[in-house]
Amino acid sequence: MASETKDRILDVAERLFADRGYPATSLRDITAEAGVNLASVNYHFGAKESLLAALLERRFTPVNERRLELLDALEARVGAGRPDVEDVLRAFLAPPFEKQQEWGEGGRTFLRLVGRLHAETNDEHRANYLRLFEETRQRYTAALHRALPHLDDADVRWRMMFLIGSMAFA
Amino acid sequence: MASETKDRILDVAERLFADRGYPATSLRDITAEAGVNLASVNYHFGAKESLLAALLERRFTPVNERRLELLDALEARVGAGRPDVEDVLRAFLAPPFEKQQEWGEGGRTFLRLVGRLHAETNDEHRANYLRLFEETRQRYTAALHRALPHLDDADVRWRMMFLIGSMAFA
DNA sequence: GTATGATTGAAACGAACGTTTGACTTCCGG
DNA sequence: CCGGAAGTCAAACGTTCGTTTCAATCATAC
Repeated sequence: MASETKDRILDVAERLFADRGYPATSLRDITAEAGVNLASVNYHFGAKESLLAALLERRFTPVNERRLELLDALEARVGAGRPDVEDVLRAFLAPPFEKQQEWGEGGRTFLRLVGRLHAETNDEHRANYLRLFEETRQRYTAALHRALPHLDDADVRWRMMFLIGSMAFA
Repeated sequence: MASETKDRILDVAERLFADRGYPATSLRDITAEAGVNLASVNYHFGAKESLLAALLERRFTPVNERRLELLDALEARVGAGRPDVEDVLRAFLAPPFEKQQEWGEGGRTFLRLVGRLHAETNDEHRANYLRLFEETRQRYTAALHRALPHLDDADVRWRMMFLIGSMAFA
């Protein structure tokens, strides 16, 4: 169906969250600017936090699909051999920028939002936020392990986190 | 005098703002954890935003004093000659890390807070926030101008902003 | 056309927020 | 001692928040 109201809320919320931050943006700000009723947010999304989750999912799902696609291609290419670290990183970092370009203004807004969330998210929120990366994180952690077999688990995880952080900063 | 209450509020607020962010931290959170009365924040600081300002001033004043001190020494050393860019940058970037080490845990908390504010601050708040850097920014912008005479005003200002941003990220 | 489910609308809810108030302590110079 | 400033305290203020409610409207299938 792709409700007109639903998309307008997502677009406006994405922009306002990126501009003012999540806690500083009220549902009344969003609905007023989107020209929809206040209650429609809770009707379509359930709660403010679910709106944020839906918003992230809309953008991250295609990004992560592309990431897995590139990793599949890379692994098919190297077979049982050891993949090049740089190739793994490229496969991980390229998709957000591909999609940003494809999405135009909304893409830039989204990346700004991700950078902001990466700095301002609480530990509680971070859990739900990382849920979106479950499969991608596992696959890439394994790939990094194969590329850098001399590193232990904690080290690889740490470097993954740093990777995501750098992406968010840029 | 250095009121016990005042310092307890500053310390706890610094930590909570760094952990949860400014808008997500209530005065009730702060006063409860500091073991002081709710009204004491408004009594000692006037308002929540003034508490943030006082908190930043407490740390940034010595940092910026040290920055100017190092710049004075550098300019005295080169006289009328052209200063080395790297020396200017070092004089600007070193003091926060000096002070962080000197301050211990509180210093690390403070740097985390700065990084967070740099990402989440609104345009309105940023004006008051940059007020703390008035003199420092002017002096260093002038010094960068002398070090890199081929750059125009906008370029130097942009690089200064990037510099502060990088410091906040690390 | 009419019944039925999906969506919108205006209004209100309780909770949490920053701030203010005024009475009560604490402290100290005269 | 005492008087007044400085500080603390519990309570309340008005506002804004996310959320809920329920009637009104819309769309669609019969």
